[in-house]
Amino acid sequence: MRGRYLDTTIKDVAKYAGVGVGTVSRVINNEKAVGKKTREKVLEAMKALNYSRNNMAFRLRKNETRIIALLVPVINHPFFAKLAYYVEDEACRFGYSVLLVSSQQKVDKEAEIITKIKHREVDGAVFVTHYMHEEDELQDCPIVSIDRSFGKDIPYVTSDNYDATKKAIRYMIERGAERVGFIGSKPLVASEVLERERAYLDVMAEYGMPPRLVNEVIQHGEEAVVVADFLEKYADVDGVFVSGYTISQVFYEAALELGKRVPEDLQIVSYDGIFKQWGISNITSVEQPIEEMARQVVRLLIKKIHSEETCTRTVLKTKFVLGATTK
Amino acid sequence: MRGRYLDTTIKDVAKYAGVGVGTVSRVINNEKAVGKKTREKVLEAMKALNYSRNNMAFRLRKNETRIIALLVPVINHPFFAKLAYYVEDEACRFGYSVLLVSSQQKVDKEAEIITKIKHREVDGAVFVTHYMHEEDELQDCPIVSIDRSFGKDIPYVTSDNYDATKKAIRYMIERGAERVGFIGSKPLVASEVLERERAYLDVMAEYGMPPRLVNEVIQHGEEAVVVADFLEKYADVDGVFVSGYTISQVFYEAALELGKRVPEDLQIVSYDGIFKQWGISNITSVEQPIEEMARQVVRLLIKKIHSEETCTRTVLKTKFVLGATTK
DNA sequence: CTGAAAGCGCTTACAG
DNA sequence: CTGAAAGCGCTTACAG
Repeated sequence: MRGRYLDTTIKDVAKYAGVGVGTVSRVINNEKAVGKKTREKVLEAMKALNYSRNNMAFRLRKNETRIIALLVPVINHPFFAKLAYYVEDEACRFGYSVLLVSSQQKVDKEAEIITKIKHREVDGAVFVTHYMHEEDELQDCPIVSIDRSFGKDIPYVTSDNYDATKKAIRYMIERGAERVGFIGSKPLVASEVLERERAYLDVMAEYGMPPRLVNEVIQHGEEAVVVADFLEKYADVDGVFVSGYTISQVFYEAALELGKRVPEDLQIVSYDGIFKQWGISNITSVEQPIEEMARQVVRLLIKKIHSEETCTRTVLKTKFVLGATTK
Repeated sequence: MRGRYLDTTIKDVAKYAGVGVGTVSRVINNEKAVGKKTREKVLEAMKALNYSRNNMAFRLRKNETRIIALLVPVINHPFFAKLAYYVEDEACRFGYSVLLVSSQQKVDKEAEIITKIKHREVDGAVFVTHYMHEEDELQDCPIVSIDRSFGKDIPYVTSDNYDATKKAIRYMIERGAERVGFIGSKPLVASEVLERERAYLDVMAEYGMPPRLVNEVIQHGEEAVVVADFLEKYADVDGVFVSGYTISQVFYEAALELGKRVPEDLQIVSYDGIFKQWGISNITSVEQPIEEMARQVVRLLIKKIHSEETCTRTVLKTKFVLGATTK
């Protein structure tokens, strides 16, 4: 490969080896039905001419890109970065590459992915965002998702949001919390994440406790304001469940700055607050099995791409991990 | 797009509109030389048949994938995640997509990227890894890099490692540090990162201080051991410069666990230790202009892809950011 | 086992 | 302004 326009093609190899292009193709693809002698000649020619197959042509012929798109709200966040890591790893095992797209702020990036599928730039996509409303466009596109139930035949994997949240809140109550709050970053669309709020309200009802709830659609960067509002409105909370990747850390720091002693005055449990390796504080958390979610979602997608049957909803078990923010 | 084999093609559109395929192509590509009447007919047909261009064919014809690969050691790390974010953003502006590859542990992933270039799966690549030795294969491939000087005509962007390190170390000395150490994760290949060690040694010589230096090739996951060794070997240090994305946090925590008071007993400065938004502790740091590095490297790559001239070395200025680990 | 030919879906001179 | 044809680099029946 010298200039990108001087690559040697299958034709060059055929001529050099004195065979037909079909034969060269067969050698490249390791088909058995090629004479030993011929094969050697071709291999020699390939080496001599430093041939590499042009996969654009290959893919056009095969009608597959062997690329999947991964759409995350932001890649610059521990949860999504970790997810991306395992998605790439799993995709690789199946011979797929991963096109990374951070939808950050820009809603139209979601539509862009659909376009990429229709234009045959990728074979399918993993959606980990919470923006898009109109689901019509997704029709028949190989798409899978995390936490989001589209209601169509779009499979998704999620974690046991309801049960895990219930358990976490009960845990705080058992350790003395009496005024338990919930603060969350609410997804824009139907999502299993909403189960957390439901679980919270159910536990409150069960214990006859009045809810202290803020669950809003939070713009990126607005976390601090929402947290401050919450802590002002419900200044008396002594236990809080924090839902949402981006706010648990913000919440924790805000509480400390207000002079709250954690966990003595205030217990905190978050959904996905622990990213030890990134140095994030040691918050008691419901930990999602990110690796497993990633691998499952990729496998689902590949099945979809090949038009195989898939189950639409996969629920994975979380782990309750004790940190320093509960008694 | 119903089944992936039933897409409507340019031919279908041409037939439907009663024109030639060339004309359809011209409409798609918005060429002016098409009659108003004809254009309308074609557009109508496209809409009626729900046509989307097959970009595999388009790209084969144009001989460009409009994809660049980004090779990072791990995506699951603040520095690389942030870099990836801006790389994607910048690439997008130029109409390119980003294929994400985490080379994590596996050295051969680097070679894989070269293969992808030769096989025309991507137009070029950004290398942010420190593994590969043999540079022969890179010949004539559109590749750019961060921090790495290949010695060939492979452009790279880096930061002012030498000056920034000198400044940081002097800063600690001016504030009373007398036994200054250096711990680093040494790159496997020629890299500007090595300038940090050189700067450290120069300052030590300048002040007549004996060096306390550990600069090793650290396997992922081995950070803790190396740090422990360092702190045992040089138990008397009262100022340490930490070089390497992954060890600053580990070092800081280890020091605290040993009962060191920071910064009273021990001052710490790291190269890239601050990732506030990820909750990483507030270490005094030399902060690299990650966004700018990302954007520059992408622009360099695109120039290379188009065989334009580029300067081989771009040095960007760091910022010295005070945290809580210096006096 | 092997070659010649058609075709994947597009673009682009070439005539008209 | 427009159509017919060649070609991008491959694969794959189809004959032999």
